[in-house]
Amino acid sequence: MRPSVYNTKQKEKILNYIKENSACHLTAAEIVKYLSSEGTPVGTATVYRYLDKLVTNGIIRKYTLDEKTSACYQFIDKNTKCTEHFHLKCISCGELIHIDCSYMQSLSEHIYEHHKFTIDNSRTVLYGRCENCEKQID
Amino acid sequence: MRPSVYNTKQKEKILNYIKENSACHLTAAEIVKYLSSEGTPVGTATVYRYLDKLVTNGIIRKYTLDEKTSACYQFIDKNTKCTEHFHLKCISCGELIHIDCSYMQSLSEHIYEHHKFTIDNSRTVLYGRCENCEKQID
DNA sequence: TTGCGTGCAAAGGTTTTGCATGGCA
DNA sequence: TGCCATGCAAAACCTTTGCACGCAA
Repeated sequence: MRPSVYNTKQKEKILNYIKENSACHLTAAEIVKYLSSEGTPVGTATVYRYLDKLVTNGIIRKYTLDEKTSACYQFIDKNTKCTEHFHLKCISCGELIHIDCSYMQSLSEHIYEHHKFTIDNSRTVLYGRCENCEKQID
Repeated sequence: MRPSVYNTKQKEKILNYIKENSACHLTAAEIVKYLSSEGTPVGTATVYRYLDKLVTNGIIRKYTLDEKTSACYQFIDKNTKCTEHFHLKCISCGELIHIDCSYMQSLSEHIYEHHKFTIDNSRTVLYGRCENCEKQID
C-alpha cells in the first residue's frame, strides 16, 4: 500500500472497525453510525474519501450489489484464504445471503475457460428465493 | 404476464420503444427523452413505475452496469428462451451473452442443495468483462 | 511551517413518493 | 362511476465536492 501522507485518528478508527468486521461487509453509513455511537464521530465525507483510498490501494474490497442499496466494503484478510464471495438475493423477502464456497470459485474458472468471460464477483448477485420464501409459495 | 388493469397510451409507447430497441438496453432517462422528442412526453415517474412492473412481470430485464450510471432495461425476447439459460453482461461494452450450459445447471443444483436457495435464471445476470474488453485492459 | 486531512453544508444525480387530476373500463 | 394511471414537484437517498479550518510531520 502506498502509505498515507498523514496518519490520523479518524483513519485509524475507520480501518480498525473494518478489520474487526472482516467476516462481513459494512456500508459507509454503518461505519459513520458506529463511530458516532462510540463517541468519536467521523464525518461522512471523510469516511467516503478514506474508503476510496483503501479500495484503490487494495486494502479493502468494494461491493456494488445494486443501485438501490449502498456500496459495501470489506477488509481483505491476506492470512485467510479469503476468496471473494458471491451473493444471493431473495426476490421475495430481499434478504442478502453471502456465500463463500469453492464451488463458486470453480464457476468463475469455468466461465472464463469455456465462455471467455471474466466474472466480477463484486458486482454479481444471484437472484432467486430463499428457503423460507420458497416454502411459502407451495 | 399479469395484465395491467388499465391500458394507456403511455404504457403502449414505453413498451413499444423498448421492443424496438430489444437489441440494446435503454435507461429510463433515454425513454423519457425519446418520447418527449416524439411529441408525446411521458412523466419520469410514470416511466419508472411502468418499468418496475415490467421487470416484476418478467417482460423486461434490468441491468445495473456501473454504480454511477443509471439502470438499463431491455426487452426479453421469448423466442430466444431466455428463461432457460443464464446471462453474462459485460460491464464495459454492455454486451449480453446468453449461455446454455450444463455447468450452470449443476450450479443451480449445488446452490439449492448446499445453500437452500432456488436460483431464478431469468433474473440472474453475471456481471464481468467479455473477452475483447478484458484484452483492452492489458 | 507546509499542505494534507477533516467536517460541514451544499450540490449532484437517479429514483421514489404524495397528491390532485385525468382517463380507462 | 369507480379506480387506476398520470404528472408534477418534492422528497429520499447515496455519494461527491467546495471551502475554511485543524492538525500531522
